[in-house]
Amino acid sequence: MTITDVSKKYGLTPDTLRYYERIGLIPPVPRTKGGVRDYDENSCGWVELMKCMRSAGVQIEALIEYVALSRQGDETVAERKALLIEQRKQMEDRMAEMQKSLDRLNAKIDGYEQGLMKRERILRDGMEE
Amino acid sequence: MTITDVSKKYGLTPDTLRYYERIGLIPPVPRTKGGVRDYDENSCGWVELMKCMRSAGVQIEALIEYVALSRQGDETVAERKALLIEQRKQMEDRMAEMQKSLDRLNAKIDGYEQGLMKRERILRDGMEE
DNA sequence: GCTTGACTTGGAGTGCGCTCGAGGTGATAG
DNA sequence: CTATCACCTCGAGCGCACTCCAAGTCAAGC
Repeated sequence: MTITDVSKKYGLTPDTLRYYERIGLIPPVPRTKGGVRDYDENSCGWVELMKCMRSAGVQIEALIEYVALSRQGDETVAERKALLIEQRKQMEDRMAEMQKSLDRLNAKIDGYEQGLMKRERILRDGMEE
Repeated sequence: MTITDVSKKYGLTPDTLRYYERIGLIPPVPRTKGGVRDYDENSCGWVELMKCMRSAGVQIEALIEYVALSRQGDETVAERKALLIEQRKQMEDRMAEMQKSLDRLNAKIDGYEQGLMKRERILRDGMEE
């Protein structure tokens, strides 16, 4: 698979794919004799994983570290697991935060639904709470 | 309340508070005769709302628009409500995405828990899936 | 009256995560 | 054989959301 194929498959630009490889967010991709990237299933798996983690807000730094550990082999299994658990915690925290914001947003929309925002005082001085 | 008080209250730096006001993310804050910001309850409400929405990933652009509409008065109520509903949709989408990523992360951690990652093949060629 | 210190502004600088451009190479079509 | 075209690298540039800095002002304490 060429870089263009992969970029279409996962919705990332070729530039982004090259960038990810350059910084070690994915391991080196196999090349043809001519030096052209030839993504195999393994490389695609890494791309997909990173797209998924990035879209959830996981910091690139943590992911680079994870890849580096993976490439070091067996003895880093425990470390990798700990890293994933730490990231899970952070992800859960972010989701809890978002849920609070969503509740808040829903309450605000309810306000509009019930016409509470029509009270003159609220509009005149811009008070929203 | 001074800008420092407010910054402590909400965990935003004074610079960020000034920045928010400058770009219209919050309406102009009342000033003392000397020109020093003197946050009232209303201003604090805006700060808190924006902190909440920003932390949930709502784009600054949308929030600036919301503030601008609010400052225009009654006739923008419907528009503001539509804006909030659109943002809610986007927030829900982001949360659904995150949930998928979290599920994926959990599956990966389970893999480590069950020692699946010890299979030589997986480690040798870096395959993670 | 003078010092101190928190505030003010406008503008420049920073870090992250891409994104683009220049200049070059290799494989296929005509 | 040449042209085209997708790929390559390296390095610079960009947009967002702050963050910092320089230079100035005001208000309270000595």
